[in-house]
Amino acid sequence: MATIKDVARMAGVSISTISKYMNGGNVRPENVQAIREAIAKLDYRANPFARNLKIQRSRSIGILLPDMAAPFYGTVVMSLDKTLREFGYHSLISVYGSNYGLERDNLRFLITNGIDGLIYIPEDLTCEEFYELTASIGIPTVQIDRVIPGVAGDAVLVDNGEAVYQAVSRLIEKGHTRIAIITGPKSVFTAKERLGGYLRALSDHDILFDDELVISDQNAFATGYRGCETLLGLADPPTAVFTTNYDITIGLVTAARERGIHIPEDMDVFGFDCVDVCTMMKPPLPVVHQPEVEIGQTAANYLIERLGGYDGPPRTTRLKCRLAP
Amino acid sequence: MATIKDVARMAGVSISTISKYMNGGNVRPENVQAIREAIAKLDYRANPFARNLKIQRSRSIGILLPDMAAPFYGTVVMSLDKTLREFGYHSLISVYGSNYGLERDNLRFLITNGIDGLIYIPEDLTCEEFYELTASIGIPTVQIDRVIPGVAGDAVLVDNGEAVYQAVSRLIEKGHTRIAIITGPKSVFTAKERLGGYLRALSDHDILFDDELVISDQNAFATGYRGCETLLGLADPPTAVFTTNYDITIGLVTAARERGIHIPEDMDVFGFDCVDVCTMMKPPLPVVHQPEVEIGQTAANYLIERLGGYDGPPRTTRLKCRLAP
DNA sequence: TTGAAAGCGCTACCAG
DNA sequence: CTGGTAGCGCTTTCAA
Repeated sequence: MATIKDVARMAGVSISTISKYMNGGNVRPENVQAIREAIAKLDYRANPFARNLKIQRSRSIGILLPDMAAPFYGTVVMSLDKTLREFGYHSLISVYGSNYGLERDNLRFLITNGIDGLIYIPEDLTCEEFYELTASIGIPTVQIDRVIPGVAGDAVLVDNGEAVYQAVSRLIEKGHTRIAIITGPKSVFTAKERLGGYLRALSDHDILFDDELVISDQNAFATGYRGCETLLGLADPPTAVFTTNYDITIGLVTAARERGIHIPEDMDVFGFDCVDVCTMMKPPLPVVHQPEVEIGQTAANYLIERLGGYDGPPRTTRLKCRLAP
Repeated sequence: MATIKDVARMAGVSISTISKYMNGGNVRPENVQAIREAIAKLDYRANPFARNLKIQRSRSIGILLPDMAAPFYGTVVMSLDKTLREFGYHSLISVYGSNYGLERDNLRFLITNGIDGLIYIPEDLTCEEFYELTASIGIPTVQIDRVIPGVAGDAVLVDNGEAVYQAVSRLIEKGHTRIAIITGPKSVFTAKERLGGYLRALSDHDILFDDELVISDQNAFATGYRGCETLLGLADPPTAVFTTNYDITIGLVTAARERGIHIPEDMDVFGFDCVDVCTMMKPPLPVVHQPEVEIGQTAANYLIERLGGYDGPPRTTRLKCRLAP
């Protein structure tokens, strides 16, 4: 690879002039000409390692998240990457697979690799652990989808409680009174909020809460699948089920199918996130749809503002979900 | 941030000793002790920029792909990231959204950001353009899912032709003779191969090819959706449709639903990639399922071998698809 | 085993 | 506007 030195020699100017040219400074037209030619001839590109060392920045943003198979995450990441790239940043992505040890390790890994900022969907890390890992670095962080209580910084969330409240209310308005919920681990921020919306909807409609109808476990296919079995085995099974996550919804519907349960006649289902599925099923399965693209844009913009020196107090945005269809 | 100098001073040894300690060299036990303490006290971590400059490597792998919303891509990326990380690499991901200009730009972007290797799902770039961008860099590249003809290097593909051949044969065995196909752009590698499998299946079963029944357009929801309309509007519509991509499949099924077309009674459908969806539908929609995890593992391993100095001839692996259910 | 010193390629300061 | 030069923090000889 050609270096800045080679270009300087070939163009007959000094290194500093090349550097200035590369960084958009003023250079005499005849020199510009010579420099351009030299760069083209040598196929010169600035060495990013040297530049990073000098300016102590990498223009890379860490994105730390638990999963990427579910379309929700993929779409959020695409949106993040697109916006970040428009501002000259690139995405360093790290998936920890809902594994506590990996969440820690991958965060450390990102940090020790010189990211300028972090976009983070947390799961099990505590506030103390987070600060222990990041304290001496001080890079701006934007949490999305979920937050670690106590961690300062911007956050982009959705109105989980409200969306679930409305969804469950719809089920109630259809006449259901025994409505189950299958949700993620109670320790996970979104699961907690979604469960809250469910409880509030029941209570506002004077329906007594029955803890047999609340299943909380991993955000996974198996949880929905086994949840279906459990609920059907109840002495007084629910007539409707609300699921709070893509994988859980699919697991539930699959189990119901295998048992010949008709949806919605035998068991009504209201899901989360599975917009594709919702349009495919007959009749369409109603779901809560999150604004993935907007989440990514908002979070990326927050981070870019911080990176640009903005120093206001932490901001939290709550984006609205939409019930579909 | 503390530097190696600070640690050296506090531990009372030289910089070189710290460096050796950090890189696993032999250091006298009493010094190890002092160094450990100093590192802990200062919360020292090696500056990645300086290290990268010195060794001219970043341990980062570029992953360039057209999309990430479809679960196929998300799962492949997770698998890649997991394997790469086990070897101390991290993933620099860049999504170009089936946009020719972006494909070029993002490739350039990755390269100018010092990746050590590249994993690439190409679409519109030509062999010449690829080499023009990468020639003077010479980083190992593994192409997955699709290849640019003429580009040397390892590749991990699936047996597109064979999988489609079998899938279409199943439709034929069920008695269909008018079988349509909705596929991606003919310029895209996978679309070509899949179309080939379709044609071969027809011809092997003595079914005449009818080009009214072949629709080729973007790999997108709209293609499937409009394709359904087009096919239904035919004087002699098909009784079965094969779709070669997740988005296309969903578009087709959605359009059929809206028109009250029953699947499979009114129109049989065989899809691609939508494994989740396939299990949700009643009856399950048969699909070609690609081994996403294995694709990622194989590609990552190929790349790591090259990075480790392996210098054998280019390898191409064809992984088997599975028909589901 | 240890330490001194020479860069890696670039940016940015300062003098001209 | 231009060029000389001092590092950025680390790895890696080479002697001791």
